[in-house]
Amino acid sequence: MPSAQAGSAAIPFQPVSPETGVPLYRAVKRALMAAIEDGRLPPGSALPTEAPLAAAFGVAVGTLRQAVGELVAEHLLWRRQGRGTFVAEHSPERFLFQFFHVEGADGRREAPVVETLSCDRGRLNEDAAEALGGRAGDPAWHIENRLLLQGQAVVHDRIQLPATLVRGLTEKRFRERPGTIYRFYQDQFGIAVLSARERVRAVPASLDVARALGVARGTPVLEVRRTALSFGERPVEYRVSTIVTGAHEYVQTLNRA
Amino acid sequence: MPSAQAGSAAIPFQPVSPETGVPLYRAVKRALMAAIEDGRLPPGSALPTEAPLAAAFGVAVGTLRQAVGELVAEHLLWRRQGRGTFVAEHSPERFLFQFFHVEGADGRREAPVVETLSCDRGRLNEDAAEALGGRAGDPAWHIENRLLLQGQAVVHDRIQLPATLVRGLTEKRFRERPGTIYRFYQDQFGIAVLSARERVRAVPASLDVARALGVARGTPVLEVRRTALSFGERPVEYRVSTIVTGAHEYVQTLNRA
DNA sequence: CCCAATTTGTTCGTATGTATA
DNA sequence: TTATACATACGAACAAATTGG
Repeated sequence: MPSAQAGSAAIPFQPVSPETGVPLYRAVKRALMAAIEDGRLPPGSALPTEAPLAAAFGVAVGTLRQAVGELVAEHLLWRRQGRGTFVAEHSPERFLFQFFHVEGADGRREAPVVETLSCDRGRLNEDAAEALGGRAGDPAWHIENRLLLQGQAVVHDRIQLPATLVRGLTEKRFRERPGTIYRFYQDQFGIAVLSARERVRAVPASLDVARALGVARGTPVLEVRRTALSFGERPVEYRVSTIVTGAHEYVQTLNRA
Repeated sequence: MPSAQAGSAAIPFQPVSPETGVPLYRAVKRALMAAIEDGRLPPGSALPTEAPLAAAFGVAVGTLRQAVGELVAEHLLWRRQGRGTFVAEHSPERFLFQFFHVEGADGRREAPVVETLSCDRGRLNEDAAEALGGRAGDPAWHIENRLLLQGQAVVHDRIQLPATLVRGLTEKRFRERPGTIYRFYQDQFGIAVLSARERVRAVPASLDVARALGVARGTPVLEVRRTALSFGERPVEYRVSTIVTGAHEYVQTLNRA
């Protein structure tokens, strides 16, 4: 069930003005993105239906559909025939398919169980500062997680999060969040993680990681450094994931439909 | 010349017949894919322009555009305003952006220099057989390459290729190919590599790999096992790449526009 | 269970804009 | 400059999926 709709009362959009060099549907797209970003269209909410929305923008339905189509392709929106068009929200399924690329060596995919090992205030280190466009030493939260698959510790995460983005965060609130971490960012701080960049290396397991994952120090492990991005490619989280690739692997598909 | 009609060999397509449950544009898309696959539309060739092509299929231009749009998104076709629509071919640029995910730790991307270390007849091993849907022991070519970036050996590739797919291959022809390996498959054997699946692990460098890449045996390295796919997800090549991730890294973008 | 209203999906046809050769 | 080809935009009609009565 979609959230409450105000009926035909008020559609919070103004007609887009034709500009030279900018297709109309791009202007419509930007208006929709702005509405999502500033909270007028919160995650999970339904968009007005096509005809009234197109009318509000002062464009044809086909033009609106082109704008919506691009936002669907970018996972900001999703739509179903007969139901409507909705603002995407972070769910365990989305996390699994878009952001969690670890699966069993036999190809089995499952949602990991996340154990929070620590959650403290600290400061950005150099790598995180560079990735996040801040300065080393800026106030930040440090979160350490262990991810279990089929009951086995497979991934060790070290997250760094600029403190300015998550005012009001407490360890208790983090530990007691009901859903995924990205869902928590979304619901509590209005941070929409839309995409991410990852860089993968092979390294010997450090002592910390070895202990957390139950492998011998020096064992070759994957180190995945992820920068999570929000609107306009703005970096919002830096994360170093260490993965034991014995029974599990990091998977990737190049060029799916 | 009066209006072209029956007998005009210009456009090799028949009208698509409407079927229940299958959108017209999907039927058009399948017809285009079939033409690419069977060589009626070879790589690099131009499609007929939209209006005549739509007429040949017996659909509206918008319907044709929807079919073409999906094929563009899947990199089977590309199009430019003012020029036309073309069948994609394998180029160094395509290899770099779609299939080669190694770049400098500083973010610099460059095309690797490929050295062929060996190219022999052999037999599929178990991993390759499973990936390729064949049987261990099936006749196959084994190719071993070393890839250099900025003059440094960074990647070691071991390729297995079912012999039945590349009849007429010789070591000399392979070594003297002018372009990328996938371009060679395309031009010489009509094999279109469209996508790939990769599984990444961290392993200690074997003696062979250590020698080829100039690192100490046991050094943690990335092992990327790739299955290259053609039409209908048909596997055509199995490749194990070993990457030294000191000055270089394996990069990935999750969910770009 | 079926029906009817709602909503997106598909298809048509046309006109005009913009990039390319 | 001209002709060509794809890109954008419009509006209309019907199909298919979903929901709720």
